[in-house]
Amino acid sequence: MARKSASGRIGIADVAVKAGVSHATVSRVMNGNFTVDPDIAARVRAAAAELKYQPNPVGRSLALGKTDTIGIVVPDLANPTFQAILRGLSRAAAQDGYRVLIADSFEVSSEESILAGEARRRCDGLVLCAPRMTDAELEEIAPSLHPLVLINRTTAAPDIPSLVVDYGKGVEDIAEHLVELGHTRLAFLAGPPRSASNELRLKGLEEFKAAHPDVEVTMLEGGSDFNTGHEAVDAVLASGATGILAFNDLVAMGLMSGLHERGLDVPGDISVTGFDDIPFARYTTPALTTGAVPITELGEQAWHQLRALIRKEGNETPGGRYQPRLEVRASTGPARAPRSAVHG
Amino acid sequence: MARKSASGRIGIADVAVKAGVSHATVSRVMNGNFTVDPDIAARVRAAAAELKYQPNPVGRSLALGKTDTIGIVVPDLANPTFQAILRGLSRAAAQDGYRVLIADSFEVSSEESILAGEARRRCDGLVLCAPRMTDAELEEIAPSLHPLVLINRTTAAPDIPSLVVDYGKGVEDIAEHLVELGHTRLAFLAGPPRSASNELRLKGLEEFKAAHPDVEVTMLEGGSDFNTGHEAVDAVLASGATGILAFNDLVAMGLMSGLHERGLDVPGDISVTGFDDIPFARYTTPALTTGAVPITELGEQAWHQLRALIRKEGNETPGGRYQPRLEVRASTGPARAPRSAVHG
DNA sequence: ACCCGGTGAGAAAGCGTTTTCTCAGTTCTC
DNA sequence: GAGAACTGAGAAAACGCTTTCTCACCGGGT
Repeated sequence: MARKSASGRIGIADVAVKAGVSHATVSRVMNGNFTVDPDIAARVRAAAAELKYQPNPVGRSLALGKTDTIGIVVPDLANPTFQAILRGLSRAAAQDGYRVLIADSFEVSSEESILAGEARRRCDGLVLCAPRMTDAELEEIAPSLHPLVLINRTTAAPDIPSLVVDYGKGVEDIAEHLVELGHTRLAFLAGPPRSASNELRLKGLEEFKAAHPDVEVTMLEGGSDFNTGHEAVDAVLASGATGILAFNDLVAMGLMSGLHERGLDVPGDISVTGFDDIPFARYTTPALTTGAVPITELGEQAWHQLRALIRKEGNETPGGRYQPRLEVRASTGPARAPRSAVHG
Repeated sequence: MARKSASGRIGIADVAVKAGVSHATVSRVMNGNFTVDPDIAARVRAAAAELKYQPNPVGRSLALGKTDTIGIVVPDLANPTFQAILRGLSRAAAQDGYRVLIADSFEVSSEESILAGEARRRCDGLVLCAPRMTDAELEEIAPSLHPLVLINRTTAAPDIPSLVVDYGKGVEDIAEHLVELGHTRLAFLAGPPRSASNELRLKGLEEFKAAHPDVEVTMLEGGSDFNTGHEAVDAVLASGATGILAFNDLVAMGLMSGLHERGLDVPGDISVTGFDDIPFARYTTPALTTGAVPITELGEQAWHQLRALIRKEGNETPGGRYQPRLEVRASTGPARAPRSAVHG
C-alpha cells in the first residue's frame, strides 16, 4: 500500500515501480528522450498521469546545475520605476520559461550586496538595481555575481552588461525646454544624496549651466518620493525659481500637490517637470511634463542581456544606453514675466 | 592545485579538505552545531572564510526539504493593488528570512493553475491571487497547493486561509455616502465580467438597492484599468447619473480624466468614487473619495498566515476579513440639484 | 557459426547538502 | 583499574533527480 515515498510526495521512484521500469527510464520519458521504446514510454506516461507525478524542481536543479530562475535586487518595491523594471523583466523571462525571485533591499544599502549574493546563489543569474551601493563595493562583488546585468550602474569588470538611462542628457533637454519657454531661474530638486542616477543628473545640469551662463540654477536637497516634493514647497518658493526640475515624477507630483495647496497655479505661476514618465504622470492635473524613459522595455532588455550570458552566447550588443524622450505636457508653460527674448 | 570541485564553484568538500576534516564536520560548523570542538570549528571557519565558501542553497534545499522561498501568483503585476500585496508580502517574509518568487499570469486565467502548481513546487508555500479562476478549478487545485493562502477567494477545502476584503460592504458605504450628499441617480462602472471581487461589489449594490428603492442605480460594463474609465465617459454621461462608483481607483482616475477633457467639473457636475485607495488616490485633482483597503497590510497578513501553515502551528485566526474604510476626499460633493431632503 | 555494431534499459554515480549511524577515545564510577 | 556512560568526529545514507556507464540482447555481415 505504501506506494509513496517517505516524504509523502510522490517521486520518480513511485512512477518507476508502478510502470515496472527503472528510475532512469522514467526520467528519460519525462524529458522526452526518444531512445525509449514507445510502449514503455506510454506505460510510464500513464503511470505518471495516474499518480499525478510532477518532477521535484529542487532535485532537478541540483542534478542539472540550474534553477530556471533569475533574481532581481531592487532598492524599493514601492517605487514605480522598479515596479516597471520588474514587470518588464518578469514578462520577458516568463516567455523563456524563467521565473523571477525578488529581493527588496528596502533602501538599506548595506544589505544590498549580501542580498545580491544570496539571491544569486539561488538563481541562474541576477539583475542588480543598486543605486546606493558605492562604486568600490560594486566593483568588489560584481565578478562573483556573474551572470549579472546592471541597471543604471557601470563597472570596470568585463562580461557585465550595463543598461543605463542617460539621465544627464534627459535633464539637459528638460532644462532647455524650460528656457525656451522663457524661464531664466530654474531649480533642481535633487534626489537622494548618494544616488548614482542623481549624480548623472547633476552632471547634465553642469553641462547645461556651461551652455547657459545667463540662466540661474538653484540646487535644492531632496529625495525620491512624493513626500520629498510635498515638503519642498517652501524651499522651492524661496528659491524664486519659476521652472522646477524635480528628481522624478513622484517628487514632481508631491511638489505640484503642495503648490496647489498654497493656491499657486501650475504652470501659470510655476512650471514643474518630473522624470521617468511613470504611468500616472499623464494623468496628474495638470499632466506632467517629464523625461520619458522606456522603463518596462529596459526590464525586458535586461532579460535579453542576462539570457545571452546564461546561454554563454556572444552578446552582440553588451549593455545599452537609453535616451529619455522629452514629453511635454501641461505642467510647463511660458514664464510669467519673460525677461529674456523668446526665440522666434 | 585543483582544489575546487568540477563545477567550478567551491563546495563543502573543498572546505573539508582545506581544514582537514570531514564534510559532516564542516556542515555542523556552518549550521552552528555546538558538538564540535572549538579548535576544529575555528579551523573550519577560517578555511571557509579563506575560500569564501557559501553553501549551495539548492543542495541545502534538497537535504532539508525546504527552500525558504514562497511564491505569489498575481494576475497582473501592473496593477497597483497586486504591487502593494507583493510589497507587503515580500517585506514580511523577508523579516523571517524568506524570499518571494513571483508568477504573473498576465490575466490569462487558463495559465493560473499551471503557474500556481509550478510555483508551489519550487517553494514552501503559495499566496494565490486568482480573481478570474472558476470556483470549480480553484476547488480542484487548492488542496494540492497546500500550504496555501488565498486572497479575495474562498474555498471549501479546510486548512486554506482566505484573506478577503469586504467589497460588498465597502461599495454600500460609498453609495450611502453619495446618497447622503443628495445624489439620487448613481451608476456603477463595473469591473471585469468574471472577476470575483466584482461579484462581491454587485452583491453589495443589491443590498444597497434593497435599502434604497428610491435611488436609481445604473450598471455599466467596464474593466479594471485606467483606459476603462477614460472610455466610459460617454456611457456615464448617457446614464444621467450624478454619483459614479468606479470599480477601482484606476478606473475612477480614468473617468475623471475623461470628464475633465469634456469640461465637466468633479465634483461640481458629477461626483466620482474609486476603490482600493492606491497611493496615488490622494494626489489626484480632485483627491479621490474611495474605499480604503489596507492592502499592504493584507500582504503582510498573508505571510503570517502562510508562515503558520508552514510551521504547522495551530492557526489562531485562520483567514481574515478586511473592512474597507470610506475615505472621503474632494471628488465627491453635494448633488447639483438635490431633489430629496438632506439629512440634518 | 562467430563476431561486431547497434539498440534500449537497468545499475550506479553524481549534484551539494544534512543527518543518522557508528565507533574510537575519554572521562567517570565503584 | 575495568566496564559504563559520554563526547566528538568520520563514514555513509538520504534528499530526488539526470546522466554516464554497463551490459544483455538482437540482427547482420563474413
